[in-house]
Amino acid sequence: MSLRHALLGLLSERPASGYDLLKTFETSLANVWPATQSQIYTELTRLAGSGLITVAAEGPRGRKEYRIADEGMAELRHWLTEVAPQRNTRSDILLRVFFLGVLRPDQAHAYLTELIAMSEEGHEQLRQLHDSIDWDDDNLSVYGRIALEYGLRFQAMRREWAEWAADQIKPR
Amino acid sequence: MSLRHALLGLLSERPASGYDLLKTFETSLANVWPATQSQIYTELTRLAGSGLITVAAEGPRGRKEYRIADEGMAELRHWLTEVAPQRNTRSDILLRVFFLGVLRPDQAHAYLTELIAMSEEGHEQLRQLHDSIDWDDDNLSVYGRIALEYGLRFQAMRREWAEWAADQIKPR
DNA sequence: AGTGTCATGTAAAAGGTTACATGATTGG
DNA sequence: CCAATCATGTAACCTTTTACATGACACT
Repeated sequence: MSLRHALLGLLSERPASGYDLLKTFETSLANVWPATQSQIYTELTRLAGSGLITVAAEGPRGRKEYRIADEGMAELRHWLTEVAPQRNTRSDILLRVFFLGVLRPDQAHAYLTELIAMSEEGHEQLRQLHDSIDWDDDNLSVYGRIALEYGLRFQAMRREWAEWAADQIKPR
Repeated sequence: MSLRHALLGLLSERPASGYDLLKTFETSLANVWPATQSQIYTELTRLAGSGLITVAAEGPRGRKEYRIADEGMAELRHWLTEVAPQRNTRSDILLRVFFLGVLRPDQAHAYLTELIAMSEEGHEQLRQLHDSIDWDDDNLSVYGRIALEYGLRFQAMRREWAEWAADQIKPR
C-alpha cells in the first residue's frame, strides 16, 4: 500500500490535482514507483473519503486540487518512521538469469549484452533527467537528488555486472 | 505473469512437487521473485490444466510430481528470448527517500543509517547462502552463481550509496 | 472549426497476500 | 504416540493493469 504514501508524500510538498500528480509519476517517480492514471484517481478519491486529504479548490474542466490534511501528514510520518520497508523486491530481469541455461550459450550471451545496453540507456536517461531539472533547495530537490544518485549508481553497477557476467559465459 | 515462468524454469531443470518448488522459492528464488505457497499451488494447477506441465508421478501424502512438457519448454524459451523485460521496478525503500524532508534531519539520517545496516545484513546473508550451496556444474549452478554475484554487488552498491547519502544530510 | 492537452471517472481481469483448513507420514 | 515435517487446496481481500468512456478548454 505504498501508492497512497507516494501521493501523500507529493501532496506534502504542495497541493496538486490528480492530473498534476500523474505527470509527476510519469517523470520522476516512475523510476521508483510506477502508477497508472486509473490507480491514481481511484486512490485520491479514497484518500479524500478517509479524510487524509481534502479538496482545496476546484478549477476549470472539473479540476480538483487536493491538499494534504493533518491526518495525512501524520500517516505519512508514521509510514516513514515506523513501517519497516520491504526487503525483497521482484526483478524479472534477474529471474531470467537463473534460467539462461535452457538457451544456447550465444542466446544467453545476447541477453546479457542487452542488459549492458539497457543499463547504459538507463544511466544516460537519468543523466539527462538530472540536467533537465531546475534543482533548488526545497526538500524534494535535496532528496530527489539523493534518489537520482542512487539510480546512477545502480545502473553503473548493473552495467559492470552484466559485462562481467557476459564474460563468464562467453568462453564456454 | 512471471510466476508461471519461474515455475517452468525450475521444472526445466528437474521434475518437482509443489512443496519442492515452495522450498526453492523460500531460499534461492525469494531474492528475485518471492511467491507464496497458495500462489504456487494455484499456478501449478493452472499450468497443468493448460498442458504446459504434466503430473509425472504421485507419491505419498498426495504428493504430485510435475514435469515440464514440450509446450512448457517452448513457452519458457519464448519468454526468455522474445518478451522484453520490464524496465521499472518498485522500491518502497527508495520511495521513502523522496519524502525524507517531512522528517527532522536526525530522523532522515537515522533512516539512511538503517539502510546501511540492512545492506550489510543482506550482503552477509548472501555470502552465507553462497557458502552453504553445494555448487556444481549444472545450469542452475552456473547461472545461480551469476545471479548471486549480482546480489552481492547490489548490496555493496547500496551500502556505499547510503553512506554517502547519510553524509550528505548530516551537516545541515 | 478542429486538434491537442487538460481532466476525471469506472469496470473487468489479472496478479499477489493473508488466512483458513485438512490430513498423511516419518522419526524419535 | 507425539511432534515435526511433508503435502495440498481454497476463499477473501487487496493491488495493479488494461481498457473504455467522456468532456472542457485553449490555441491556431
